Amino acid sequence: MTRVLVVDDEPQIVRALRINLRARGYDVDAAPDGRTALDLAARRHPDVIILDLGLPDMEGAEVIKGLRGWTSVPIIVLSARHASEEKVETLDVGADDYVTKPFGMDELLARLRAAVRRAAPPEEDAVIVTDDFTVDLAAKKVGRDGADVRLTPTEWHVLEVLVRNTGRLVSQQQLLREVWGPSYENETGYLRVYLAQLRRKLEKDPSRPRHLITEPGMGYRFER
Amino acid sequence: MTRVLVVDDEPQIVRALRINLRARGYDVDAAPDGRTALDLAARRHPDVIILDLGLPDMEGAEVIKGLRGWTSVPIIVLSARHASEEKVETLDVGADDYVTKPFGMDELLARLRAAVRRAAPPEEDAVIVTDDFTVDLAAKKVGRDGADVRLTPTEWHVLEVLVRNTGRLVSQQQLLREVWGPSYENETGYLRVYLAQLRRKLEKDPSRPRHLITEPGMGYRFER
DNA sequence: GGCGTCCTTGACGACCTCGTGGCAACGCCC
DNA sequence: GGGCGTTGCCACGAGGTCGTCAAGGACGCC
Repeated sequence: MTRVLVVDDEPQIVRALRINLRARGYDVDAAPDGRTALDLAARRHPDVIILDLGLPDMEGAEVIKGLRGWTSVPIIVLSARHASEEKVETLDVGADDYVTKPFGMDELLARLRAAVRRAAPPEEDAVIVTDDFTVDLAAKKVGRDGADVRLTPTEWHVLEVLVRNTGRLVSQQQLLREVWGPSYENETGYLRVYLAQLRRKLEKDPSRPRHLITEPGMGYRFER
Repeated sequence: MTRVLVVDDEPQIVRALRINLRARGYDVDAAPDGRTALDLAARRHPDVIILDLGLPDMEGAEVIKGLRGWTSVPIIVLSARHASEEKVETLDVGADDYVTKPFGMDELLARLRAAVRRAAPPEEDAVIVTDDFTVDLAAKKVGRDGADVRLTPTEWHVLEVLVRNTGRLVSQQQLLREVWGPSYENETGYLRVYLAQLRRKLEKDPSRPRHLITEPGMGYRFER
């Protein structure tokens, strides 16, 4: 299901959006201010964000920059202001679309569909095969010796980030940011625990991993 | 250079766009009707298309469908009509953005930048190859004789700075500043140790280095 | 209310990296 | 040729990082 994060401090707008989005099968989170928005974005990983610019605690541009530091999730900006400079600035700091209030719900939903469609990866035939196990990114499934391996949500998330960067080094900060959110960049203990769990479930010899490799002091790397 | 295809049957609009886009370093093609647009898109492979809906020969939706059959190039639609149904339909057949006329040039250019940015490929790997070893900056990987070479974080950091300045002299101060920070500019002993380690790991004859070269009294240089 | 799953947290030992000092070799200048 | 500064090389100790295990706690399900 597509998850939408609505960021707006006006309850009636949030309510209208929630009703309309729910009715069309979207999963809706809502945040009344920038701080909550950044937090929810990190924890819930929405597929698209609808962001009102007139927030009580932060400038809209700051929210966008905070998000763009670690995610490329589509951001659709809502604003009451028609001023050209604001549109330009907002788009240039990383927003994907800019809709002025009052807006037509149909149009907003169409722009939402367009944003999600663009962000959708172009038909991955995403089954990565190693000597020891297989990872199906689309089906979110891991197989080993013919049987499925059960992963917890966090285990899967860590594995997914590594597999999507096959062969490349993923720094500890990057991994923590993508899985736990930007405020967890120092919790390197999590990685030790979860990499160990993944190795125990996937590697033939967990004490000498061949695919989930540690680069001491730098990060981790998935090798096929 | 970014190539833009402008599709519009009004010469003054084409002219205004051409001037503004050229001035900002875009390469501009123009088509006055849908047939020409499809033809030019196929032959010239623009990076983004600006498409007016009021074309003499085809419906705008038909042009978009014709393009979407084989390309995912971003399409920004221009239209004089504010009607919500038209926006919805246009976006749903595959347009990326919808701008109503009269439009502000600044805003259009900002939306163009946003569209191009989204479509940009996620940065390619640049692999530097020498006779003796290879350096993959994106993957943070060094290879030699087919096998990976393990570098410590500091070793990698030193090598990275040198490789990013291939052929150029990097002063000791600059190297120390970039790797250890501004307050270590006098610790030239560090460099001796780490250059020696890198040579031992990478050079065929570490006592006569061919790629990690000392410029006595000045600094170091990486030569392919 | 009990149970199981999952996430978080802390402790500990093994291992490795970094910084450091000493010494020899080399080159340059006087 | 002698003196001096710079560079290459080695070895060692402190501190940090990683893997591992286990316990506590939140949460959802029956």
